[in-house]
Amino acid sequence: MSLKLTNSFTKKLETFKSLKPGEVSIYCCGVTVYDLCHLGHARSYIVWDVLRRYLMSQGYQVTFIQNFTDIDDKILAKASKESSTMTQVSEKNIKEFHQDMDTLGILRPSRMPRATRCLDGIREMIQKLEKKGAAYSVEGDVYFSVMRYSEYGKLSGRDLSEQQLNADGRIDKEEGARKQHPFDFALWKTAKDGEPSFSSPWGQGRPGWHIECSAMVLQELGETIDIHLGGSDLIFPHHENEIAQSEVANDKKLATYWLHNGMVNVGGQKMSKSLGNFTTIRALLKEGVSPMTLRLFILQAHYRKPLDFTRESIEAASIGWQRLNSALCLGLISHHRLKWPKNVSHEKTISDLNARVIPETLSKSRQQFTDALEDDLNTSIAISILFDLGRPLRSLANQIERDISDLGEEEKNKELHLRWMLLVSLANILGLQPELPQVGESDQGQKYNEYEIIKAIKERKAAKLSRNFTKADKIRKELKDKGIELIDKKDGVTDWIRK
RNA sequence: GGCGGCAUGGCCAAGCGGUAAGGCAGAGGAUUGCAAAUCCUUUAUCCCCAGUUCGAAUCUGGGUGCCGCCUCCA
Repeated sequence: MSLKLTNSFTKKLETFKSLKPGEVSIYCCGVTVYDLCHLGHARSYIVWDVLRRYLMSQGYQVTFIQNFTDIDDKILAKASKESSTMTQVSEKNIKEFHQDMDTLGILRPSRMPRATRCLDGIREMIQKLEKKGAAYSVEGDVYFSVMRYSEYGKLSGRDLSEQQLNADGRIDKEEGARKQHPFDFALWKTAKDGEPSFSSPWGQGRPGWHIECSAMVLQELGETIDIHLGGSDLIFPHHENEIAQSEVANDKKLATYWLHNGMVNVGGQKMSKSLGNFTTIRALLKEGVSPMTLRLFILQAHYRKPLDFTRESIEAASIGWQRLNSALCLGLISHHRLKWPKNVSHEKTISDLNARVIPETLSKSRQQFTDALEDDLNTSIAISILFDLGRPLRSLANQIERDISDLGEEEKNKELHLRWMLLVSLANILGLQPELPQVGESDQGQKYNEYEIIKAIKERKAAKLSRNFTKADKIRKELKDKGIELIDKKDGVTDWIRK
């Protein structure tokens, strides 16, 4: 295989080669746990989930570390607002985070370190930096001295001498006075009255934001890792500072590849908490947008480009997903009818497929799919191949629906089965899992119960038989108004589905 | 002011020098009492100008517009 990735460090498309054969170490910047995640977070973690799934599909042993920043001004602010504690706020939001990510089908990281649990490593690294003369303390604060690191700015392409003129009044004056250089950043902050704090050689305080990632990478993965991930908004200063800290402390390159995802935009502007233009994952799911719709929406764009969020584009993704999903569900719903082996599990389907010889047309699709992902994760192309693969399957699903008995020759049926297995297998690399339709199943706490629906369907059938279509349509309409859609099948049976 | 990115049909979005993927929407047709679903067919010369080239959406130069980062941020 030859996976090519755009390395933000070199700004070039590079062929991926791991440090250790067959193993990949990945660190991904996680969230500050002070609130629910929004669509922007979803994009980041969905995209990196695909990278991980792809590497796994190629047989790599992937160690994926993602942190939780569980100490921060915003968490403290939230705690004070809710009259709770920092720990309560972060614990709650960690739980919420897991719930959202699990729903979106994002694989759990191998380990998820938290800032408050890595204090030893953090303190050690700061001390190391002090010893090397790259850090200095002022009244209980400790700062990293950017002038002591000649390569500072190499990730973001910033030149210290040109930048310092343009602080533009954005730097806190008090802090600015303590710093030797405007770009120096806090490694350790002295505690303010009443704030949670931790002991250190510099007094009670807490770590600066950037240092936790450096300490965690070292602790969890070592001095140099294969891939470092994050949103493009983290390039400066966060990742720049991480590089400075780690590389000065360890005298080793921090990461071979740096990958950054583009932002989710709203009306051309970045979705963010501070602008207030965000939509949480939770809110979208609550509205009935399916998790896989969100995945499809996000993966239809290239991960490095900005992606505009609109109701229309979510709606388009939703309909697209329904169609793709009907192909994905075919073997789960109709295996009996098609005389296909019963699907035991996704894993089984995928391993079964790998053991088979597949026809040339299908292996070509598989190759195109892989080529697309290897070309800097071109999920957009990958998805177009899924749609192509799914087309004949949807057609078949429709034939079954209409009970057209002729299923064609055995050869053809065999090809369709393999096609379906391939579709399931490739979709799985994008994390797109079939969502079985909830036909006829009552959800929790429905206002209109199943008995009434069935009764109405019977009435409508009687009306249809007596050719009283006005009445039949009236019943359809009444049910529709209550969110129940009727689907007439060829054999005279009427299915229903809650919308 | 510095650094970086983007501009493709009604909308979203691929494309990385060889004559415009895919999704949604629209149109026509098949099927259908209606509805839904499905199938087939169909819709662009790529922000502007100049250049390089046999050939450019793709490269170069110059515009115009939009965005990100430089403060917390996926």
